[in-house]
Amino acid sequence: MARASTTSDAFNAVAEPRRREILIFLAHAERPVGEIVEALGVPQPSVSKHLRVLHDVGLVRMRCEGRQKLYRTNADAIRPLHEWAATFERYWQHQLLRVKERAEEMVRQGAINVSPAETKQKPKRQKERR
Amino acid sequence: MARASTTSDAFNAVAEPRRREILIFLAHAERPVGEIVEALGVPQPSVSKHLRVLHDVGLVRMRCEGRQKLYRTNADAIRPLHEWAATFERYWQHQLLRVKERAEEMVRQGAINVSPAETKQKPKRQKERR
DNA sequence: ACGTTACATTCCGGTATGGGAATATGTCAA
DNA sequence: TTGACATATTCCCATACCGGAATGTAACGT
Repeated sequence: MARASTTSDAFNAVAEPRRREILIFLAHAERPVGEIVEALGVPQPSVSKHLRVLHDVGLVRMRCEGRQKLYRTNADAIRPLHEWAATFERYWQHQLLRVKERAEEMVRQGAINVSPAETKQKPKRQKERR
Repeated sequence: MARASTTSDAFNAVAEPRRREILIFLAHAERPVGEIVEALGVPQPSVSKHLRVLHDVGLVRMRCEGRQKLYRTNADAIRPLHEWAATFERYWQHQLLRVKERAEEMVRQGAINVSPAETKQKPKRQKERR
């Protein structure tokens, strides 16, 4: 076997930088192909081919209107990616939390001035890690 | 040009399912190659090759101990992936809400008959030029 | 019907892949 | 040294890529 098809899942489809750009561009509004071509400065056939891949894995939705086709990012299809990456969140948040906690500790001990007035303890937001 | 190298960035490296499995497996503790082989049931040369790719893009760290090499996931290298995906977070958060709002809007404009009544003309869609 | 506009598809070529098998490297132990 | 163990590398091959150029297709305007 060789490398998996780009259309095999969102992970493979998103591996291509140009496709990520397209997804960002189509995230907030639907656009005809021509505008993507213009915005990204990529040849039209190339854009069409990328859109085909994205559409095959459900990362974009398409709607016909007259002779143009309006594409739009389907954010839901990106969720699996986000959730997979979030699996590792606790490993990097752990470090950040320690930095934050140390800073707070120093503030509490008056080693750092937060405001020139009295140091009121404000309720600290804490993210609950499952 | 062909498809980008798997070692070109984390996105490409992670496109391979087996490599994602390895990253998960190495997330919470460092392991020698042999344990990965045993845990995933993949031939040793294959695991070594995957580890090489992951190491090239910084997704894993390696430490020698005697004749075995201990690998562990470097979660920080996954953050860019997570952050890119998080760009779309707001879109899937509001997606259901928007469907509902659109439906309500259509009802308000009479494009949809909620109760059996007269048929009104439906508003034409207009393309807003940015 | 004809030409134009808006996309999609096909063909090509150079490159890189991942699996399997075989082999190389490196470290320990007797 | 010799051998056993732990990993890494190399070779082969079928597959699939992306870009560019050319071509196909469908919907308009006149």
